[in-house]
Order: sequence, then C-alpha cells, then structure tokens
Amino acid sequence: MRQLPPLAAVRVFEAAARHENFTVAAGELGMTQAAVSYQIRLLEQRLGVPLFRRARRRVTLTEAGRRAGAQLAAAFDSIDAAFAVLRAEDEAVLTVSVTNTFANTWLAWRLGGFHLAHPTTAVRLWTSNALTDFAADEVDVAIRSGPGGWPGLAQHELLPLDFTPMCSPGFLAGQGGRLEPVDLLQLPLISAQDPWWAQWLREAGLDVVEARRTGMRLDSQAHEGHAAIAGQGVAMLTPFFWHNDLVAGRLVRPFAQLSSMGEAYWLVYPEARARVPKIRRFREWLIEALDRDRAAGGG
Amino acid sequence: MRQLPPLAAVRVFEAAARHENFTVAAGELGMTQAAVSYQIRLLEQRLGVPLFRRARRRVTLTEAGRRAGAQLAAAFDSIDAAFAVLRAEDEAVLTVSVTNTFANTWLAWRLGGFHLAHPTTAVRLWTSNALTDFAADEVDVAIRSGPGGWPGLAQHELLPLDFTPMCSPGFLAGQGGRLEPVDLLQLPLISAQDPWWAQWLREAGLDVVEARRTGMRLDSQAHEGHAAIAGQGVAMLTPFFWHNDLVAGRLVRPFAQLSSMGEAYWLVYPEARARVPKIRRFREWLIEALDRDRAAGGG
DNA sequence: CGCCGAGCATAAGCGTGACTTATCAGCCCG
DNA sequence: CGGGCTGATAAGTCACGCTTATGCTCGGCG
Repeated sequence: MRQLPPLAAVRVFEAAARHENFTVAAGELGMTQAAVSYQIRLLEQRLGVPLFRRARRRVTLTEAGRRAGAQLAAAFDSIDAAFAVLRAEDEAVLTVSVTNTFANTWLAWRLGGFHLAHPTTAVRLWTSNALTDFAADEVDVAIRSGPGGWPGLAQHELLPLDFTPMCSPGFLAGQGGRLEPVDLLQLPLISAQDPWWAQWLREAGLDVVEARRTGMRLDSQAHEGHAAIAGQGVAMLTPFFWHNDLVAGRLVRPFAQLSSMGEAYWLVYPEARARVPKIRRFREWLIEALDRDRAAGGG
Repeated sequence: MRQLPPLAAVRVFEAAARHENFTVAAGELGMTQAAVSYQIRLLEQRLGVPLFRRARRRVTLTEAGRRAGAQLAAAFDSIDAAFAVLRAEDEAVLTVSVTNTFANTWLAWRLGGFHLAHPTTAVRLWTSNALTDFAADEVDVAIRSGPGGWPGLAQHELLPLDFTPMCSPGFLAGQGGRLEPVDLLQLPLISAQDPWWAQWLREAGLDVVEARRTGMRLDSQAHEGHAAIAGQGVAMLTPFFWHNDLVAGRLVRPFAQLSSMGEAYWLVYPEARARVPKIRRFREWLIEALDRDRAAGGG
C-alpha cells in the first residue's frame, strides 16, 4: 500500500526542484510565490526532511531533495504521457460552429481578445446556420439560437433573442421622420415572412392575417441588417447585435416595443467535454466578454 | 510544458482502475464511494473521453481507461519510490518519551485505544523524566511537564499541572476524619521537599519557612500516589491523574484548594516533523482522548 | 553609506471545490 | 419479490490551498 504525500504539494515541489527557484516555479504553475513556499513547507514537515536549503535569499536543493526531484520529474512525465494519448485531439485549435449573424455582428469583432488572453489556442470559426452534429463535424462548441434544452449538451444562455424593427435614418426621413406600427403594413419589410414580424405586429395590436410573401428574403439577420442600413426597408433586428450601428447612426429604431419568441442565444457543447481546458477557457472568456458588453450598454 | 489534469482526480482514477470498482477504491483511499464517482466524472469531462463503461450495476474500464490506468500505476509507484528513500525511518513504530507519572497513571491505560484506531502503528514507550534530545534518542514525540516555550519544538498543552493533597481514606480516618491545612505540618508528607508543598501551603495561608527534609522522597508522582494509597501519608497530587482512584475510594482529597506553579503537561515534537503521518495521528488521538476524559469528568 | 530590488517567509483572510451524508435507481440473487 | 450489492446524484459543509500584504535578508550599485 502506497503512502503518498498530498499530490498538490508534490507537483509544486517538482517544479520548484527543477528551477531551484520558488518564484519561477510559481510562475510556471500559475500561482504565487507564497503558495509555493507554503506547499514546500507542508511537504517538508510531512517528510520530516528538509528538501531545500534556505541561504542567502535563495534556495538550493538538499541532496535528498535533488534525488526525489529527479525521480518525480520522470513520474510526472509518465502521467503526462498516460493522458497524452487520450487528448490526441488538438488542444491548440478550438472549432466554433456559429451562426452567420453572431459571427458577423459580434464574435468576429471580439475574437482578438480571446487570442490575446490565450495565445496558444487558435479559434477556427465555422459559420453555419444548421444545427451541429458535434461528433461528425469535429466541432468543439457551437453558438446557436433556440429554446434550449438539448439532451446531452451543456448549455449557457448568452443573450435573449428579442427584436424590434429598424431602418436607416434616411429611410425613416423618407417616411416623414416617424412611424406608427400600422405604417409597417405598407412599407417594404425585409424578410417579411419571418415569424418575428408576425409576433411583433401581433404584440403591437395589429391583427396580421397572413404573412406577406413579397419583398426580399435573406437568410441571416446579418444580411437583413445590412440591407436595412442600405435603406432597402425595415428589418426586424436584435438590438444587442446592432448596438454599434445604432450608436453610430447607421440604423434607427422607431419603436420602443421589444418582442421575443422565447428563444435565446446559447453556447452549447457536449456535456462529456465540459471540462476540456480549451472549451472551458472559451466559455469563460465568452461569457465574460458578453457581460462586459452588457455593462457597457449593449453589443 | 505539461498539461496535467488535477492530480487528486488522477490518483482516484488510478485506484478505481486497479479495482474496476468504485466502492473498493473509495475504501482504499479512505473516502466515500460518492467522492470517487465525483472525481472520475470530473476527469472524464476534462479529457472528453469516457474512462469507464457503466453497465449492469458495475463499471468496466474502456480501452482508453485501461491503458491510462496501467501507465498511471507505474507513475505512482515511481512517486512512492521517490519518497520512500526519504522516509527510510520506520513509519510503523512511534517512539514516545513520557514521564513515569503520565505513563503509569494515564497513558498506559489508554494506549490500547490508539492501537485499535491505528493497527499498523506500534507505540514504543520510553519512560524518562529527563528532557528529550529528539535527535539523539530517536524519539518521535515527548510528553513533558514544564512552562512551555521550547524553541524549535511544536507544542500542545495537554492539561494544567495543578495539585492538592491526597491520602488514603484510612489515613484520613486515623486523623479524625477531617483535616485543616495547618494539620499537614504535623503529618507525614510524601516528598515533602517538593516545591509543590511549599506553594500549596503558602496559598493556604501558612508561612512555610523551610522545606521539610524528612520523610520519604519519591521521584515520581506515580510512586507518591501509590504510597498515599498505601496509607503512608499525604501526597501532593494532580487530580486529573488520580481521578479513578478518587472515584473508587482508594484516595480522598481533603481540601478543595487546587494550586499550580503555572506549569502544564505538553506534547512536544520537532516542528520540522509536524506533519509526519504517524506523529499527526498520535497527536490527534491523544488530544481527543484527553478531551473525552475531561468531558467524562477527569482522568 | 544608503537605497533599491530580488528572493523567500509569514500572517490573515477568503472562496471553492473536494468531501460527506442521504437518497435514488438498476441489477442480481436467493 | 424482496434484500443486498452496485453507482449516480443532490445538497450542504468545511478544510485548505490560494491570494494579498507585509516583513526580512542579502547583494548590487550609485
């Protein structure tokens, strides 16, 4: 029966022994010098043997420490090797399946921040509006809209998918500078067949019998928004995605009413991979970046 | 740069892989089955790979798990070996230097409990009234009386060393059934030269000019107490040590006054060995056993 | 000679995640 | 069909590993 010391302390000692320098070891392990000092002392007290000699503002290994350190380095290499085969997959590349809209209006502009925070992990964006088959597509995480509740997937709600009509300032001026909901029935609506229109108009008190089939139909809110900016009509957009364009005056939002179909944007990935480091890092960065944006007043 | 999973989880997995049984692994590691299940799941989520197949009320290793498990077993053996040389000292024997008094009146009667709790650690008692040289005597821990404050030693106060006169019931009857402090000056005092007598009598309001040199002198409270039980006179004893004899009526305590010279009994050992497992186990058992005794009303 | 920076030790305080307890669910067996 | 093994799961607790802040010592340098 083995009688191992606490492995956290052992790991710290191995790093400290390699460098013969607590501060450097702390840096390697991503912790503070004080923590290293603490763990080493713990281990020494447990063994009853000094592992380092403290002298003149520096530490040197004792003979006992040197021998143990060398053997531990090999042991940890072995542990590392044991798991290396299991994570044969590329830890350096994270593949994100993401809708066109989210990629264009938000993610592409922020991804630099992730790379700054985690220089060793490259992100590959895979824009697709279809639901992801994680196994087949070699996708690590997906950003999707929907009602949530996918089985076998961990999910994090990113933002509620609400919407309101928007158009270009020029377009609005052409309509006399202001609009009532009822006016929309006469105006060119971008992707008018989208159920969002019916929902919003219904909530505005207008009884819409049938969806209008006329006008342009685009397959992504990103395109719809750009069409609206170009003055082609009124688009039903999610304010969060168009915050910058609203602030910059490229888009205006004639109505306060904000509707929703109960959907949201989600970050999802297989539950079984919830703690894969690259996935965890991306999740934490994404949620924090969104929080920051919300605190700053929108997208 | 290595990218190791949390080592606590790795250690649990190694044991679980060896047994292919979470409950048994939990037993080996001294934790609950729930904890093992938790750690395995953590590890699997981190690797993104199932290590066990759950089927029919039992777990079997997956191929990935089997390979990793085998390699980990070797790695932990290596870690164990790295420290084995350092703890060349005998983990199976704990040497306790202890005063005659404490050994006879308390420790010897309780030691069985320690052995029950820790069957693999044998305790060797080394009774000696001299202060211990831990290095020279190959003593692990010492139980000593004194004022405390030894440099380089960790210390735990066990009990205050207070004292009061005691004698046998027969002896007391021979004196008319009750005593006043002043009577003591005429009676045979056991180890009358002991400064405890002067201290107690002074606190009782009697001015003792010189220590009495007559009567028997014994070198240990254990012997003094037994002499008192034998009716040889009045001894100055620590109630905690003689609780059983007081309850059983072998000794009586004529006075409520309890004096002290500010000393106490201490458990001490070198600070550098504070976390050596056998020392830690003994410390925890000893302090708990004393607490239990105190809760039960004395030694 | 005195100041500063590098390096480790130490104290205090905090947050979290590794545990425990309790319960449920599946399966085997008598 | 119930009892006795398994493991999974949920909730709640507590230890302890970590951070922050500070002190100390030593060496280098102007």
